Amino acid sequence: MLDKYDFRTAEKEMQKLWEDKDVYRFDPDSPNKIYSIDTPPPTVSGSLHIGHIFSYTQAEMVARFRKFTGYNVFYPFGFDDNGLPTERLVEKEEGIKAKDLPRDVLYEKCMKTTAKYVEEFTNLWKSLGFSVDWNLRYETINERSRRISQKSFIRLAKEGKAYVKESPVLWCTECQTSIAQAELDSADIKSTFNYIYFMVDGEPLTVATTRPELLYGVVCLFVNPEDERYKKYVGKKAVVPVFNYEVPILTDEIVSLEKGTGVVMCATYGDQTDVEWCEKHNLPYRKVLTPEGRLDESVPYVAGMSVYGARKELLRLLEEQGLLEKVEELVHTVQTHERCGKPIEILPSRQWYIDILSHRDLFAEAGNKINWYPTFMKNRYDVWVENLKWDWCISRQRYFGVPFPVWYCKKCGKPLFADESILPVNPLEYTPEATCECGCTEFVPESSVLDTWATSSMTPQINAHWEEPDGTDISETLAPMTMRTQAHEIIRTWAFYTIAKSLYHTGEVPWRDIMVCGFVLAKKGEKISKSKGNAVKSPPQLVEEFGADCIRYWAANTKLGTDTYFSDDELKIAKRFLTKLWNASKFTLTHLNDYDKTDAVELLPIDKWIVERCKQTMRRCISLLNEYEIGSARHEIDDFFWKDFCDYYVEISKERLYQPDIHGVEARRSGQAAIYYCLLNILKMYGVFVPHMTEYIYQDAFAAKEGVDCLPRNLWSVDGEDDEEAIAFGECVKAAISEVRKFKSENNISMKADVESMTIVTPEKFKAAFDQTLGDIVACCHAKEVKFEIQ
RNA sequence: GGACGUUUAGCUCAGUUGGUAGAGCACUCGCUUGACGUGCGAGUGGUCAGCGGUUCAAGUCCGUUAACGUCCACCA
Repeated sequence: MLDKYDFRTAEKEMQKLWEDKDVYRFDPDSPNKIYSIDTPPPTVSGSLHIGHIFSYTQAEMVARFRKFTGYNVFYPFGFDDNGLPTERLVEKEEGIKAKDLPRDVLYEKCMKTTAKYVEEFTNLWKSLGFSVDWNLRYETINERSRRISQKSFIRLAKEGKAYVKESPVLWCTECQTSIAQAELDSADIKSTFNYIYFMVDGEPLTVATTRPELLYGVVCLFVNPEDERYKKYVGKKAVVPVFNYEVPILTDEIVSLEKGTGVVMCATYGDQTDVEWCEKHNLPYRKVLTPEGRLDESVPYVAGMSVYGARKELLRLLEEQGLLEKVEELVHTVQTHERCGKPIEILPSRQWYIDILSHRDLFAEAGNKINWYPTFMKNRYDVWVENLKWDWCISRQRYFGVPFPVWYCKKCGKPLFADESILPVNPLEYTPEATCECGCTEFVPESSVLDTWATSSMTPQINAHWEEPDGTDISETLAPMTMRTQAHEIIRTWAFYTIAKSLYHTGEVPWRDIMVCGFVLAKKGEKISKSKGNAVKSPPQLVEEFGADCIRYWAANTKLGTDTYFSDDELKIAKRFLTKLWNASKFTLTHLNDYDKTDAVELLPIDKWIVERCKQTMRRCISLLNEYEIGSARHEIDDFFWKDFCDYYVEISKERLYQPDIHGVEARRSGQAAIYYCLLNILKMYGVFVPHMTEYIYQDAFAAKEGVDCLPRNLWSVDGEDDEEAIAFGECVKAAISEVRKFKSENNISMKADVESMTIVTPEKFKAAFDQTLGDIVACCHAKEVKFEIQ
């Protein structure tokens, strides 16, 4: 018998129950249709906040819903622990620099740190009652992930889709590694637009630049071929100020007539345009910057200086030599590295790439083959594909990651790929026995590691144990996965890369649906972040204080894809709901002690109404959840439960349930059948959102009677169509009761007070049903007399 | 600069195929109703951002303007 509900003990008990019964285990041999979920392995970054709960909980509810409707749910959980984010976390936590440590020491530290956070994350998800099959857990640094990631690389390289090339690459001088376009951020910074003189035939030609420190890298000047002002200079030589060497003056259509003076200097490399120009016009490379972000030793006057120091010094020199016309202040946007926020540079270096630019059409087409929820999120994918400018640079000059399974011939430099049978392999610790085509038998290992996205983009294959040597491959049953869930910020990375890899390896898209969640903001336009100090209580604190069901109920109050805010008020609503569910269940169950569901009963019209409304709610709920509309589904149930079931039906049927002596045993039994059906199905439906309390009540009152040991195994079942007639009759009864309530309220009298007489206006077709409901109405309204008026 | 999204009650938001504007919170008034006062009942409150169009009929469709948000681009 239900008494008091203590979520702190009950939630733990229910979690243990599910675990003991192994309820969420994926059964590869089950005949049921598979519903497989590719859920994001969170970056083990140490900052766990309400946003994680929000998006992961929404996905979890979808998993639960599918489980409840009979699917064989494949719901794994991964952790993205390799790569730069982990290294940076360890550097920060321990106050060290990764490059100063021996690799094995760093590796140990990273493994230790990730293990700590993986445990913390896992505990949180468990405390929220996630229906994850923890047997399917993976980490992107584990052996299988490394093997699959390396295999992917080798195959792409052999097919010519991955290549190594010495060329300009986006470079972070802070993290000292190459990065990919997808890892770029941007920031508005204050700077100066500097107008400086290049001398042409002894006459000054003014060039405006924001980067005077790159003067020594200038390889030519460009003007627009249509620019009348400068036609006479084309083909001549200009003298680079301060450094006094000559460069040609060339033309290019993309030079703007309005910007600066219309003359632009091309330096190696100020930006993407410089790179394009150098390729197009076959210009030489002049080294100016080092990978550390300092001026190269070969640069006169400013060698060894930082970018900003050199800029200052060169402006001073220009000024001193009378070569600086003017300086304008400006704010402009610079590209930064998303992980550290430092402006990026473009430096030539030898890197591995995956060719994505030549298959843009393929990716755009793939976007159309996937169902996007909400649909407008596809736009972000399309825009990203359209704007791709660089092939995907996948090599990182870092340490804690999946190594490149490749060596280079010491003599001719030709790459030697590891045989798939020895994967995963660390080339630094393994000496290949092979002979290069050139006859050489000595090889130099690649020391870079793979971009962390190169591995996490393989999650569908990692989950499927893609061609794993131990024979556990389930790609046949799993590909394509049913659904991918993720937040919108990583569409350009995780979603895009996963699609690209899947197309390259299988020719198919990786999943059928993609569900894109929104963010939790601290307030309008402000992301939650530790640095801003606007983070609310930590997720574990919130669970401890309010309980998992309470937080989950809050997380379900949303339209898919839209951002939301967090507030205590919202949690209060959730808390109140749980109290209501508890009390309603408690009341209902007091009338079911002697109820046997195998007894055949003919439902009275009003009982039929509530049962039909319950079925209708379930049908609507299924249809909404099929579309990933969690919020609307919850509101649909709320509406039925709180209004129709509690406020109307319970009040209507109460008297009959309490007084079988007066109203008859049969009439009571009909009511019992209705409340049994409704409460059970209310629990089933709310089981998606608040699994703990619903299971607790189910265990107390239903498990034995139903002969099904727990709620997740008591599947939803609703046949047929809505019974419009039965529902319309209920609406008619509600209207009659509502009028009486209104009358009493307007006259400030108690609902318990008698009314002398009431008249029900009804269409003829409901007259008979009303006759059967008369006792209920009389009791509920405390009416002494009921008259009818047929419409 | 381009794209996408948002704009509905004081606040947070629902409004499916065009057919008389909805919920929760807040507010007002009332009710010790044999589960729940964390409740129940009844109310107050909206030119659906502006303008123009299509239609018998527009919150809903089309065009346009504005504000806000986001993504992308610009970065000489």
